[in-house]
Amino acid sequence: MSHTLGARQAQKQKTRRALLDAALALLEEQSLSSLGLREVTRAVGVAPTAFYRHFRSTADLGVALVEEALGGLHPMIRTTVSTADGSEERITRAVELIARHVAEQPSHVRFIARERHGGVQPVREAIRDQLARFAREVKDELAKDPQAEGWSDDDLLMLAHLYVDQMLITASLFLEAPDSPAERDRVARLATRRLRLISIGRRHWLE
Amino acid sequence: MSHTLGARQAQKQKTRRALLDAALALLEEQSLSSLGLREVTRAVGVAPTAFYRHFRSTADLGVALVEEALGGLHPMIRTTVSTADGSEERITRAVELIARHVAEQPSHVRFIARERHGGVQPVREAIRDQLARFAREVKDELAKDPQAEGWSDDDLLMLAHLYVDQMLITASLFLEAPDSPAERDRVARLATRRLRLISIGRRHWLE
DNA sequence: TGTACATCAGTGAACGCGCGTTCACTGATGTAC
DNA sequence: TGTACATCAGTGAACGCGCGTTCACTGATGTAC
Repeated sequence: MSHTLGARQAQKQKTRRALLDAALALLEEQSLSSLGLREVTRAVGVAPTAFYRHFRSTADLGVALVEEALGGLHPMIRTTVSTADGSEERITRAVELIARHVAEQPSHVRFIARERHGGVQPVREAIRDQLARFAREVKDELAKDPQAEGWSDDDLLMLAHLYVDQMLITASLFLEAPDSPAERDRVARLATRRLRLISIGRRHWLE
Repeated sequence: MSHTLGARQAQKQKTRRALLDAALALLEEQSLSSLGLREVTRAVGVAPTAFYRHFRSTADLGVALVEEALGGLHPMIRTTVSTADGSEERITRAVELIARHVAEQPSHVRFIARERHGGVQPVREAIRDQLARFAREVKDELAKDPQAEGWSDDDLLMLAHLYVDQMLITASLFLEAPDSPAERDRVARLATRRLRLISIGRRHWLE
């Protein structure tokens, strides 16, 4: 069975996981460019030098975190956009999905928002690439919609980027909202109206 | 004459300026949470301890930079939104204005984009407050427009925030664009279409 | 105008500390026969 | 199944270095008379 790792490989994976998790926790309160390798290993309880068995540098670890935080979201985004209901229900569902994701993975979301324009170039690039992939996927789904008739490829991609940016903005609004349900509801309704306005713009774009 | 500083005050202001400028330059390639006080004083050519005559910490300096970067933009934003032409020309003018501002003050823009979600809480708060002020001002101007008839205060503020966010997104797109005029033109046209779609949504919001 | 004293921006030495990286190592796990 | 050797994840000591902060200081500028 190829998926059965040897004991050595399994232990290595466990340490790697622990390093990634510890880093993510530390990044709640600082940015990657000030995260120290020794901080991370100290939090995990291994020697500083063990870090090098897994990552070349904290920047390298950051790129791995980008993949973790965004790599798995592609199917979710595709299905959210494609499910062809009325526009209004689709918006509600998208906002709920974002709210749930932020509640489940707050540190992932915070990390992406923070490092998207952060001080570490390779990480910025990794995030930019993932978001561009999202936008292309959203565009592909939008293109299937009858509403897309008459739209240029360029305009569809513009709209897709607009949606992707709104997703991120919404996610970071949820992040800042204190955990009172009332506040979260306020953010949800705000985000819904934003998306609604964009959808209205979309509907009348060709007029 | 109250505006004539003594020689001592004048010299102090000069050093303060030098510290702010040096910090801004260093922040081109890193984030505030990893900026060292000694780095800054070294760049200026004063003793590390001189730093404390001006700022309590690098976070404190960061808050001062927020004020510098955003504090002066309020009149500009007000007049841009209020000038009551056709929507299309207003959009073109706004995008041109953003492009010019990014070309003139790239490090200010980069700093704000980077620290808006950065690792230093007081700086994040200072930026959030300034952006909220922008949004309220944009809202006030939008409210004067005949198009605003029938709009709730809440919806106007939502639209204002949408515009403010787009300004920031546009600015950071210009920042990433290499200095080829062709690329800058591409970004300008993209930003224009985004704003146009939002304006179309605005026009049909009440239907 | 001149003198005596106060202020205070910037200095420079000193401190303890945590950093990233190197290196030779250990000992459990893996492999070949 | 047992043995001999290879691999390699994690260790621990050591390094030179820059960090933020303290402190008593200097000397030019400001102020009161």
